[in-house]
Amino acid sequence: MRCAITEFQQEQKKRMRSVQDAMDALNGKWKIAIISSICCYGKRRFSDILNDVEGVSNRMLSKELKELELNQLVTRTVLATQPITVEYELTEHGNTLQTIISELSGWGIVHRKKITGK
Amino acid sequence: MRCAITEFQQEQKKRMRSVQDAMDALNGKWKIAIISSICCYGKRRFSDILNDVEGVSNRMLSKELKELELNQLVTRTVLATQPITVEYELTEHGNTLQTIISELSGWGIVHRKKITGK
DNA sequence: TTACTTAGTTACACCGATGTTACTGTTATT
DNA sequence: AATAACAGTAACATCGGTGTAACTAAGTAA
Repeated sequence: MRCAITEFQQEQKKRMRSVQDAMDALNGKWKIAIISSICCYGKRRFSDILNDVEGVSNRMLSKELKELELNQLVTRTVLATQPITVEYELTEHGNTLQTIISELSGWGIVHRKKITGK
Repeated sequence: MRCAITEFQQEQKKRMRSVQDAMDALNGKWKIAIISSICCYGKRRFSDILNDVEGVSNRMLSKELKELELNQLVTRTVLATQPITVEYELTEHGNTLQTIISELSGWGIVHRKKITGK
């Protein structure tokens, strides 16, 4: 019986770890907004995202995009325009986030109603 | 056409807000682990959760539980035992998080494989 | 009488995430 | 010659989330 409990707790730990992995990838004040911006347009330039995501600074945008790239959620492509422009696009893996984001959005709406009544 | 874009952007903003509402409710280093602990056992006492959630301090546990209670995700019941014990339980609303958490866990597993290869 | 348990609270410190401002380098425009 | 656009980078300040340690209060056991 003790063995069963331990096994159960280990399953639990794995679950926790994987949830944490997901949350880590999404962590950062602007990540989800950035992903949504790119997602909506397919491809999106740095300055476009800067406009889309209300309140973000170029510093933070640059930082968050780098992290998203590290996590293989977006790709970065430099275009030989003048002046140079940079296009960001969701990877296939990044696109799988859409389900999660939709679920979060749906739950968020219900939650807001619960809490504020609106 | 300009009108259409504005409408679209407003939809986008609403989506962002509701995702943020959801994230806010889940934010905090220990919240998901705490929810999982309570969820697994149905009801769970303060000191039990303290043991379940590896690394959490009583200060943080108390704080996070308060926030979860404010967000109507858990209920707090004082039992007239000696010494007093306190039982925490997920609300119906709190239980609706299970879907989200499962999705996050599932995505996290895939994501970890992508990044680390394991 | 002292120590222990439960469920917290209080005071203090720290660090990392974020914000602000200014700057780079290249090219085109005025 | 000076300015603007693009995609950032660098230096500095700040603030909130988190950690640590000690403490409370009531009752029980040694």
